[in-house]
Amino acid sequence: MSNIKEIALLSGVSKSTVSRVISGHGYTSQEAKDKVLKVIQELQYKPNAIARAMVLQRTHNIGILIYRRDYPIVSHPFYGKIIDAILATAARMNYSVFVTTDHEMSLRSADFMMEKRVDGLILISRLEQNVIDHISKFGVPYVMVNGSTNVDGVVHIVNRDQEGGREAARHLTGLGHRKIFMLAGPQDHRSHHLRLEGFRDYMQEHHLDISEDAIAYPVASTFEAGYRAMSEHWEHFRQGAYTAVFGTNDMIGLGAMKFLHEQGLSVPEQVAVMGFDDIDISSITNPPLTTIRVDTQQMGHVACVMLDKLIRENSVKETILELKPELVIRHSTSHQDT
Amino acid sequence: MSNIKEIALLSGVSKSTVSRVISGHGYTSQEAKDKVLKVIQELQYKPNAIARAMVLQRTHNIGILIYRRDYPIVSHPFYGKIIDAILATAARMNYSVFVTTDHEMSLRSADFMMEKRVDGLILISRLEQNVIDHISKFGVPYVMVNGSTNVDGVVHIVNRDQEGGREAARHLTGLGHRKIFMLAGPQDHRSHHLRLEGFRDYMQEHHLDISEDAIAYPVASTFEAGYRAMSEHWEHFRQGAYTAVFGTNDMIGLGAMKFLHEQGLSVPEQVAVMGFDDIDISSITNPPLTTIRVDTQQMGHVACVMLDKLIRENSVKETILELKPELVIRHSTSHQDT
DNA sequence: TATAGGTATGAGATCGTTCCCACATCTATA
DNA sequence: TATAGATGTGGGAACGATCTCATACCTATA
Repeated sequence: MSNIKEIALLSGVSKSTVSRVISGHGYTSQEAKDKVLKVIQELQYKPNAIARAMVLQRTHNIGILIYRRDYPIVSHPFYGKIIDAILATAARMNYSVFVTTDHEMSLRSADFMMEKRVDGLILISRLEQNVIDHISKFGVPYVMVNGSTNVDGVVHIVNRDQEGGREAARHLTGLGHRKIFMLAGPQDHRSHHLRLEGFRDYMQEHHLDISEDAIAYPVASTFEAGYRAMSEHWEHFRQGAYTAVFGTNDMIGLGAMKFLHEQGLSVPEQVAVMGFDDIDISSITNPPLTTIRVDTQQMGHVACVMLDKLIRENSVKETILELKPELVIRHSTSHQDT
Repeated sequence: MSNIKEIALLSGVSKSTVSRVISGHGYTSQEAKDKVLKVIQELQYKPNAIARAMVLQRTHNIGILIYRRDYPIVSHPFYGKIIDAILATAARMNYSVFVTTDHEMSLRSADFMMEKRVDGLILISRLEQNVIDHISKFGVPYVMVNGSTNVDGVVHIVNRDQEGGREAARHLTGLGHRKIFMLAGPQDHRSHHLRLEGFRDYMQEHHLDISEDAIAYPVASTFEAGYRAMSEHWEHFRQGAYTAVFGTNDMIGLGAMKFLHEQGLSVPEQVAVMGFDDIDISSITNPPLTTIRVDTQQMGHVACVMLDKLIRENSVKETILELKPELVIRHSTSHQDT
């Protein structure tokens, strides 16, 4: 593959001039420009980003770091969307993106990103605190999406999960439901915790108490866990005891819905079901799932914009960015057609 | 961030010695090793992969290139799985992966990858021929997953789609179905084309003719397209005219199933429905979808292994690698429980 | 005792850019 | 006519590794 020296030779100028033509900095005569550009075109010359990174101390590469035990991450119905949004915005900003999903060895892949000298990192979902501490030590700019940490000054992009929880409660109670069963995903995960909290707060404020019996805690935020938790609490749930189920994410809700179906209960006629996230599947299930939409598109986009700001200006005005959730009413809570 | 020169200074040896300690090449005294390693530990030194790439002419980075108009790619239920598998294997082989999904400008992102001097590329799904030609010109090793090209000698990883199509026909006819309606996705896409072909071949060999009336061609390989194609051919389909539907992928099949449901037909009692791919959703729909599983895990894995071979040995024995599809029987074609 | 080969080390070229600096030429103004 | 500033160009030092080469010492063998 050709280099700047070769271009210089063939166009009869110095490599300094070639560099100036390419970058557009400094003075160059039209004549020189023409010659150089012509040779570049002929040789299909592609500037070596490695060499450029070397001297500029800037790679124009960023890394996405995620860690999930329970699910391959890229194809994850929720996190995959965020990644997609990041890739789209990053491309538009001329960043290339390393995607690192790491099932056992987050520290190692963080180190890897450091060796590759990424300009910045986007940390998605909850990462163990020691990973975050580790990364902080190197001084690389980073932003967190849908995660949590006790390091302060860190840029966070999150959904207003508490508000979403309240919204869900408002919707269900608005339909007349009084006895609502809750499937609250892993409580060490910020989102699930806040969604439950918001939901309960709303209920309490309206004097609609939820007993501890009415809450099950699936071990994971998956379809299977939702299904299982529903089945394990089936006796508390008995037909008629509750008229609605709220899952702190869609997968859990869908798992529950599946179990209810198998028990011969019709959704929404006998039991209404609601989820949270609005993943793609939720609009095509039978019945389609009412849910609270999280703006994953915006999450990824804002994460990129913020990271870029951090990289270039080394500081940022707002440190916590909260996105507005949106109620999406579908057939699983309503008798009308969607 | 510290460099090899600093390490050398602090441990009282030359940078040559430090380099030898790190790489393990050449002779070094135990004493020197100890000193250097200690300093490296103290400073949390991370070798600069950029500088290393510079001299070695090898980045240990690879790129994934995909192009899809109709769907964000990473969160795609089928392609996302392949990407996940690639990331897992690549990490194990110490490659970092650039993921480039490109909706409008494949040529530009291919150029980008060339500038970043990736060691190799994995091209997923169909890419336009001019993109492939463009990439070939640069002489970077690349492999194709689930795509097609007329350049020969290119390493291809594909599913035996024709065989899968036959398998589907065998399954449905084995259940006694004689009148089968087909939803055949975009025929310019290799997989959809071959799946249809395999299915028809089997039918013909068994003297079960399929008239052109029995085939609809959804405009895309999506849920919506499947739903629409089914609805548009509803009059040909009339209740009783067909006892089964075969979609050339799961999304199309699920879209069709949704429409059938809405028309009041029960699956599988009145109409059996079958798809192809075995995406995650298919196991949790109501009813779960019978399908032909494509080994996406293996696809991604093999793609990495092959690319690595190409990178290191610049040649490879087999150029076409075909994976075996597997029939997955679920409730949508059977009266028994799954 | 001379010499071959193993062990250990450092100097310095190299990879392909960017960018600073020196220098040359041209034009406008005092 | 002298000089300041704009325009244009090339030389060469970075950036941070790797790797070849020269050199030196030590040990074993003829």
